[in-house]
Amino acid sequence: MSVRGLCLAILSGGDATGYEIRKESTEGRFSYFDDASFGSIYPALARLEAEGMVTAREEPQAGKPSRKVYSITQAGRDEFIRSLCEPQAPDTFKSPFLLIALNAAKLPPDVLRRALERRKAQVHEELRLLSGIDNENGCTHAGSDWTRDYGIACMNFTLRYLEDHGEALIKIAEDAAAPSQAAAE
Amino acid sequence: MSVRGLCLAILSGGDATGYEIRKESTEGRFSYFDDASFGSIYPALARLEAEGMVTAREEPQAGKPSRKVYSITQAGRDEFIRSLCEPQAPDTFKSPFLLIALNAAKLPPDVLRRALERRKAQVHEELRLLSGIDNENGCTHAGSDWTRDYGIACMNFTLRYLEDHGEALIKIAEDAAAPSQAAAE
DNA sequence: GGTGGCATGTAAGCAGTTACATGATTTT
DNA sequence: AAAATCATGTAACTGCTTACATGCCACC
Repeated sequence: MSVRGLCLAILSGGDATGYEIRKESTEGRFSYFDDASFGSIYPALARLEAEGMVTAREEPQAGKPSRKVYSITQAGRDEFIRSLCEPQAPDTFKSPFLLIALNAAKLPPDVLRRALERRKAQVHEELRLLSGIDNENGCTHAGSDWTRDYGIACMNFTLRYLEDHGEALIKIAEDAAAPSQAAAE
Repeated sequence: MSVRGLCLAILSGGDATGYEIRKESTEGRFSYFDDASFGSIYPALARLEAEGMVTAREEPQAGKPSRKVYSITQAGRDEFIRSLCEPQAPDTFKSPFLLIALNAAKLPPDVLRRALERRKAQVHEELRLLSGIDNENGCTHAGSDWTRDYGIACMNFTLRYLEDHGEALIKIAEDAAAPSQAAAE
């Protein structure tokens, strides 16, 4: 999904500024779909405005710099829905953690321990984020609930697996680091 | 993970050609870590050779174009292990499927059905791939086993969840498509 | 008085993809 | 006869990140 599509997806859920879109895409619930930085979001929004997919209104704020709040138009909504009906790219899971796990026998046990703790913390954080979704605003809808529950279920499973089998992974590194001991036993 | 790192990771598991590296990275077990196309792999390998991280030997083949088989050097191995010890980027999951699920109420039920079937098929395929790993060659090692088992466990959970809750997702779209009927009942 | 959050935007650079170029063999 | 697989490589293009530019406020 391109930054353009990401903006449309987020704006179809409500008005937002470029700043907010970036936050949603890197930290918020839309991090499931794509990350994006300022350098790509602002130009994308400007282009979407020129194409009539979104409208912008400037909101001056006391003390803070003025915000440019974008709203999706009907044309934008149509394009977004249409894009969802077309065949999508397959889901992808990219895991630096699993690369470390794959090479467990070649790495110091401490590296494994750190990687495991880091991954667990990451899953915890994602779980915390997902649990907080309905609290933010009252307008929970069915699709959002389903997606959240799916995410929570997967993350809980992952977390339990890491807790149950993490020690085995560390043991691989320990055994490899002390082969003479293991052979002597 | 860059293409450079990907090549090192794959070659640390055994010799390979650029063609094979691309296959492993897009279809094989290394698709967990990064995708890459020819246009990025061949230049990366050439650079790695110039840096002394890999060596290449040409193998003429009867009938087929000659293969350029790359082997990792000790310097390459060291660099790879060192890179794994440094803090890694967090794991990411990008899901066009979940974007469709999130917007279930705005989409035709058929789109939901297709997306669900497609996702299930994808998980099935990944499961098939993971199950076949130990068959390919005898040298299964502990890290590879752990990683494979982790992948299989997660995929099985995902598949069961989709089978158990998929109907609920389709119902969201159906209810939204026929609101008068739902209200009348 | 410094760090960090809010807020928008541009320009340079890079990593990667796509498309092209080539060519034999095997499969349909 | 066409399409797919094996196999390498280059060139153009694109989309995104990083760094820069600017500025005010709140908190520590």
